[in-house]
Amino acid sequence: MMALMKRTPPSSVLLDQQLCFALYAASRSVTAAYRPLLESLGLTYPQYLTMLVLWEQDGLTVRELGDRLQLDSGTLTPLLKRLQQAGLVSRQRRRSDEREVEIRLTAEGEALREPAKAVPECMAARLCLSSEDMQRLRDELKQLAAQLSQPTQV
Amino acid sequence: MMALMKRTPPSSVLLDQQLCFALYAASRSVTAAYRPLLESLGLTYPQYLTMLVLWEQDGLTVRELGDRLQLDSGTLTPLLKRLQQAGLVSRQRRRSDEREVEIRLTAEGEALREPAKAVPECMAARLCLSSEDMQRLRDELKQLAAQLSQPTQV
DNA sequence: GAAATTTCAATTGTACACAATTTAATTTTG
DNA sequence: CAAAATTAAATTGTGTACAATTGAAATTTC
Repeated sequence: MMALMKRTPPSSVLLDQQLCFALYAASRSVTAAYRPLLESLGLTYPQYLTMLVLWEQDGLTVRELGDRLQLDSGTLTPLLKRLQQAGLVSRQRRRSDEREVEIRLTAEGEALREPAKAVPECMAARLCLSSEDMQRLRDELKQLAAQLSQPTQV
Repeated sequence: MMALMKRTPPSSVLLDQQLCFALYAASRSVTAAYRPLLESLGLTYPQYLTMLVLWEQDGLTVRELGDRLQLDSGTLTPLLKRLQQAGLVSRQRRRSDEREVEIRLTAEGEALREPAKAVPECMAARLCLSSEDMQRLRDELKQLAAQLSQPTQV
């Protein structure tokens, strides 16, 4: 009798209880919220993040960009080719080390910086979070990622 | 003179200051941390989330699964075909409504539930977060996603 | 109750992610 | 300094995501 009764699964295995799912869903939600804003700039979300890095520091190599964004060349190479196609960046082998490819903003890529400033402002307004709450949440997420990049204990 | 000086960009545009990037990076970090655990089960991360839903409630339609996971048929149909290929689920049109496709766990899919229980336990240990902190972070992320799904004010 | 609308899943096409391999260039070592 | 090892980017292949369209089935509406 008991063996046939349907029991509620332990809360540790319920989707809604999972931090991992909340994180996965929230991340896609945020990306989706950026999409209409970025569409007017002609950028996808990972392309926008890449441009953020370049607006901060131009002339990085693919590897340096990958370090900042935590993405490898398998992701970045095609993404950067599309940004080049769109006329926003140039890709050029370094003469000092021919293995490296330097990514530089074009005038057009540089010009996109101004209209892009509206994006974080618009998103901040939509999130309805105080600046402090946003910082705290951001730091908790950074801490979480840092924890996972630690080599496994035991 | 001043016009040529390189200034530090306003903090609102620095990658490291962005909540959106922290969320994007943390989400990929967590997925990466799950990968080796799920590999032994023969599942990818989205496949694992799908199985979590089915272990909780079997016999859902593609749409119902999509509601729970916030994924559309464009993502789920190929994912479910792979789970079927792996022998973990069956896909069958409902006689009551031929538009709907019912997803059911096979015996093999059901059997995976037990070894899968170790996964959240193992991850919880790696995160080094108290149960309370995990719940709080999870709820903040849910709140954030909910906020973004609101229609834009103003 | 037939036409218009809606719903559901599948399909098509684009763009990430990421593991694994390849190729070329540089650095290290014996 | 030549062979071995390392490094950087690109390539290949698999698996999501998601917009847009398609096709079939069910529902609504006139």
